Amino acid sequence: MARLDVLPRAFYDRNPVTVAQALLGTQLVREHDDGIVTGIIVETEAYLAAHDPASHAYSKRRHCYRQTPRCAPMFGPPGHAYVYRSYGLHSCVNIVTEAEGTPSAVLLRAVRPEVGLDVMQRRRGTGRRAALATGPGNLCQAFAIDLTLNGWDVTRGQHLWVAAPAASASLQIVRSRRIGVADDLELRFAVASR
DNA sequence: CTCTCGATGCGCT
DNA sequence: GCGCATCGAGAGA
Repeated sequence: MARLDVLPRAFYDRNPVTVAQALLGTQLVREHDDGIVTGIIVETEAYLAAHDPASHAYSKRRHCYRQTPRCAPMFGPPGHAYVYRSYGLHSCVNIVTEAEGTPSAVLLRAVRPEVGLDVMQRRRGTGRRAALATGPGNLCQAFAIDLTLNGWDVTRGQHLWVAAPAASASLQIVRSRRIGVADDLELRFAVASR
């Protein structure tokens, strides 16, 4: 978790489909008052800036992209967090991709915990280790990610950031449809379970 | 294991 | 007022 390995802004200044795959195998790090936790990102989804009605930046009413207070971070520069509240209960975290003005992002859906399992377990209040940081809502709870981190610059190497993998082993990546999205695009990427 | 359903807040129009 | 980029409990197989 050396801060030297913090992924730079250029990493995110690419197509979200590319970034979603490149993020697999990298290390998510969260420093918070009650402890540091880290884990390997194992599942992501891309949300596109070009005709993606599932994107929060896309207005289904007007059939066009539109900046609103909620999705504003998506229109900002790459490498910032976009955190939103889902179903009134859970937080979900994205990392913004591509240039300012191009509203795309990658949703973090699952992390394989590495450091701070006990901290995560306390935050999650669950005994089930397998589900500690699986699912976007669970991930945010385990990593203490809430709306106060909305817009946070994850290239700063403080509070919340992403570090390059120690050794870039080639991963088997599974591509499939996004969860809870009613279209046929295969924009979900996951590390093959084995 | 699979499926169903309720909780719950707010963004958007 | 409607509809979620969700989760977990509970029922049934």
